Amino acid sequence: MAQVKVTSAEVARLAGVSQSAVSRVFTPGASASKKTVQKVREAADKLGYRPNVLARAMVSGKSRIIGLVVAYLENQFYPVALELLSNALQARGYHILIFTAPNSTDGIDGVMQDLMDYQVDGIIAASVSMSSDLARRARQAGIPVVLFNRGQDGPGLSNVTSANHAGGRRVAQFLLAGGHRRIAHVAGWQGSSTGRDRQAGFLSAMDEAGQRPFALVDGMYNRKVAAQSTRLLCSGSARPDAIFVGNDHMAFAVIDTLRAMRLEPGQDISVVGYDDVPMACWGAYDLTTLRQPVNRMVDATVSILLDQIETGESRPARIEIEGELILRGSARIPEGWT
Amino acid sequence: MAQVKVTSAEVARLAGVSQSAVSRVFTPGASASKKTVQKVREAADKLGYRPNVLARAMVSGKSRIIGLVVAYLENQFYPVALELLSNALQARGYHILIFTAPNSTDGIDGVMQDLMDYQVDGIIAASVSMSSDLARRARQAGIPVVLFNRGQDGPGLSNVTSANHAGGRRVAQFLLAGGHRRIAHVAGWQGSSTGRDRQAGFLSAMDEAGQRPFALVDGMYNRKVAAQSTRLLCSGSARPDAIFVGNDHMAFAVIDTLRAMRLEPGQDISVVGYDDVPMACWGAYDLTTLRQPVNRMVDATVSILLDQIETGESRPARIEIEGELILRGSARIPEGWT
DNA sequence: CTGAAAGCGCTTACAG
DNA sequence: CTGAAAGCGCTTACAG
Repeated sequence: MAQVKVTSAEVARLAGVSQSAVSRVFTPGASASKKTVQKVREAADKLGYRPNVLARAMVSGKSRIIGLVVAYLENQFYPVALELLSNALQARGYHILIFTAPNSTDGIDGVMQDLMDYQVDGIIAASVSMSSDLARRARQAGIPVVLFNRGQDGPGLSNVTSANHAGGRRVAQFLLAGGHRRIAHVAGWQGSSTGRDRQAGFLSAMDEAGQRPFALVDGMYNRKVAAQSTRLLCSGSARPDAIFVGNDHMAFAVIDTLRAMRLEPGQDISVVGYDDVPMACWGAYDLTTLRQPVNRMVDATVSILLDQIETGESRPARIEIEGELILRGSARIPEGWT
Repeated sequence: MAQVKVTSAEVARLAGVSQSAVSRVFTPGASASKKTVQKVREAADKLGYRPNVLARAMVSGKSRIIGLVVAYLENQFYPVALELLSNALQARGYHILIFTAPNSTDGIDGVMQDLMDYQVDGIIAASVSMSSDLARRARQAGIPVVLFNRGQDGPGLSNVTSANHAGGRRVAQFLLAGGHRRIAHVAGWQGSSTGRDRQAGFLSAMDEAGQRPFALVDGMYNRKVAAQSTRLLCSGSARPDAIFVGNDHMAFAVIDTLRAMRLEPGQDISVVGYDDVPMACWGAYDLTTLRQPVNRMVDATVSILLDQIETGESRPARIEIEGELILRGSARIPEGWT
C-alpha cells in the first residue's frame, strides 16, 4: 500500500538497511550487493517509494530541468519545435520548464532571472533576443544558454539557426529565374536576426542581378501587418509580380489577402514563404517556401546544450543549418530549375 | 559583483545578520525591522543573491511547479491553450513543467510517475485520459489533478470541458434547419470523451428530428484519416450534403479534400467544425464551427487547480463551459437562424 | 559492499 | 524583531 510521500529512510527501515544503501540502489552508478538491491527494491515497491528529484537536485547541483523560453506560439513553427525539443530532452532524462516570453528585451530579462531561480541546468531561448548583461549573468552562474532560431551579435552565447542569409539569396534567385521583375519583400521583423538576415540575403542576390525590389516592408512577423501591406502593395495600378514573405505564418495571411483581391498565387502572382511549417503543404495554401530543417535544428540545440552541461565546457557554438527550397504551387517554377 | 551561486549565508555575513534574518527578508509573510531589511537588500544586491527555489521547495513542500501533460500540439487548439495556461500560471507565481505524452493510457501513466517525482504541486492533463490507478496515486500523494478538455468516467478527478454533448446537438440542429438531409459525421476519436460526447449529442438531435446520419466514421482526430474518409464519402454517386467534423484540425483536411474534388464548402456542401481555433477564421477556410471558449476553460482550470493546492481541499470539480456556434462561410445558413 | 555523518540551501518553530 | 538550531530528503566522501 502506497502512502503519502515515502522517504528513503522509511524504505531503509523496512528493508533493514541504512538509508545510504537505499540511496545507492537508486543512484545509477551505484555499488550495492545483489542482496541489498533486492531487499531495497522489494521494500520500495511495497511502499511505492520514488526518489525525490528536488532533494537529489539540491545535493547534486543538477536539476535535470531545462528552461525553455518561447514566444509566438501562434506561429506553427514553434509548437512543432517545442514538441521535438521536449521529446528529445525527455529521452535524455531532462524536462522542460516553460516560460512564455514577453517580446521585449527587458521582459525577457525578468523571465531569465526567474528561470535561474529554479536552478535549471541549461536554457533554450526560442525566438527571443537577450541583453548582453543577462547573457553574462547566465555565464557567470555557469548555466549554458542556447539561442534557438535567433542569432546574437553581442557576447558569446551559443545559437542555432538555419542559413538565413543563404536562404534569402536562394529565394531571390528562384524568383528572378522565374522571370519576375517586380519582386516585393514583406520582410520578417527587422528587430530580429532572422528577419534581417533573410532580407539581407534577398537584397544581395537582387543586387547582384542588377535588380531592385519592387517594395520592401517590415511585416513584423505579424499577420495583420502582412495583410495590410499586401493590400497596399496590390491596390495601386502597378503591382508586384512576386512577393517574398519573411515567414510562412505571414505568407498565409498574404495569400488570403491576395485571394480576397481576386489574385491567385501561382498564377497571377508568385508567393514564397519561409519555414515550411506543416500547414504549408495543406491544400488551401500549397506554399512554395524555404524549409528550415527543424529536426536538425532541434538535434543541434539539444546536443550543444547537453554537451555543455555534461562537460562544463562552455565555449559558445554557432550552428547554421542549410535550408532547402520546397517547390509547390504558390510560385511559378522557372523552366529547368533544379 | 555577482558571483557563482550566492547563498543566504554569504549575504548574512556581508549584512552582519543571521542567515534566518536573510531568509525572512525574502519570505513574503516575513517579519523584519526596516533596518534589517535594508541591510540585507543591500548585501543581496551587491552579491546578486536570489533564493534557491529548489531549496525552498524542499523545506516548504511547495515547488510552485505545475506539471502539464500535452499531446496533439499540431492541433492549434493546444498551443493556444498552452500559452494561455502558462501566462495565467506565471502571473500567479507558478511555472509549467512540460511533458509530451504518448497517446496510450499506459504511456501516460509513466509520464505521470515522472511528474510526481518532481514534486509538482499540481497536474494539468490536456487531452489525455488516465488510468484510475494513476488517478488514485495522485490523490494519495495529495497532488491535485485537473483534466483539461477531457472527461473522466472513473474516479474523482476534476475536469474542465466545453459542453460537448450540447455542442453536437447544436450543430445537428443547425444543419437540419439549413435543409440538409444527408449529413455525415466525421467524428472525433471515439476513444476520447470529447469525440464520443460530440457524436452522441449530434445523434440525439438527429434522432429527435427523425433523421439518420448519412454516414458515421471515426476520424481519429487525424488529418489523414479525415481526408481519406472524405474521399470515400464523396466519391460515390450519392454523397452527403453536409459534413459535421469532430474538430477544426480535421475539418481543414476535409475542406482541402473537398476542393481537390471540385466541391466548394458553403456552396456544394456544408462543413462544420469544432473548436474555433484561430486558423478557422483565416480566409482560406472561413470555417463555421462550434467554439470552445478556451479562455474560460483555461481560467476555470487554473482556478480549480490553485484552489485545491492552496486549500488542500480536493473535492473534484467538474466544469462544463457552454460553447457558441460561430457562423462563417463553410456552411449554408438557415433563413432566420439566430 | 556498507553505515554513520556531513552537507546541499533553505524555512520555521523556539527562545529570548 | 532576531539568532541558534533542527530538519526538508537526498548524495557522497570517509572509514571500516
